[in-house]
Amino acid sequence: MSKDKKISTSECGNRSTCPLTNTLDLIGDKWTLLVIRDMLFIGKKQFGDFLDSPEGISTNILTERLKRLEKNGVIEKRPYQKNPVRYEYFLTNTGNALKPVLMEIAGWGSVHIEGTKGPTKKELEAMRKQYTQ
Amino acid sequence: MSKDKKISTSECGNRSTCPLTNTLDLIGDKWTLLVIRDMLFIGKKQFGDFLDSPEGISTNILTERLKRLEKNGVIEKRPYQKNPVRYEYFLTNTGNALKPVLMEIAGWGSVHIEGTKGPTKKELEAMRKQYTQ
DNA sequence: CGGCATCCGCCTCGATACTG
DNA sequence: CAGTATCGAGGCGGATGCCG
Repeated sequence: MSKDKKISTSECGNRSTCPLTNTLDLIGDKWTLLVIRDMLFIGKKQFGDFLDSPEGISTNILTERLKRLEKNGVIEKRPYQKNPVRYEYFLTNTGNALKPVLMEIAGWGSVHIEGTKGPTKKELEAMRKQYTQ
Repeated sequence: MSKDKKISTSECGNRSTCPLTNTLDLIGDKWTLLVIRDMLFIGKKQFGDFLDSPEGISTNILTERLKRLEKNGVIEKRPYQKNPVRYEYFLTNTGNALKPVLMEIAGWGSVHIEGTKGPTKKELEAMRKQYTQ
């Protein structure tokens, strides 16, 4: 097992090159993913919508995640009222491109992790109705 | 010891468990993913192979991740020598089913995260040769 | 209510030493 | 080389309070 010079790009995995670790550094933690999931599949938009999720994200975490996602071009915000200014958050094209990614992940989990079960389409639809106009 | 994992609080929507968060609770952290990536795309099998990764996983972390993956049916181990017993680790069908998942994630990262670049096919092939017989 | 800042406990990881 | 044990440091996240 020649342990001498390996391939120069063996650095896949450090933060700058490997697409896998890069992606998961960005969206791979629990809270970020919940936010994106709720935007993508349920249609949530406002700060309070995310806070209301049964998982109970706290405000500072939510704030920080929204900022990170915005900074990385996954979401954008747009004011929907002034005085005081309030923002709606929505996915950019980049963010929407995550849909097949999430579905692939969820699909694997549904099949291979026991006890895992997403909401039915009917439940999804009902949830979505609460947030989309 | 067996200090339980944080798999506890991932409730999705209703009381049913969310396949997204479940999956990422299992494989979503940095080190677990690197192990799976190396098995899946490079063909690494042995403890030392993973240790040699340029990211520098430490032995206790590696041990813990391998155990968790085995416990969850993603990998299995098989002794390849006795006295002392040494194990090879390999993906189960469940584990192999992660391939499209990882590729989807990596695909998104390649396109949407700047500066992200995986190894070329040629480099991948070269890496693989070191570990597969 | 929407959003931010601070404090602090706990968990995770990394380093290291040790066994077979 | 394969794997275990221990311990300290740092970061994440929960609680809370403040401000517009």
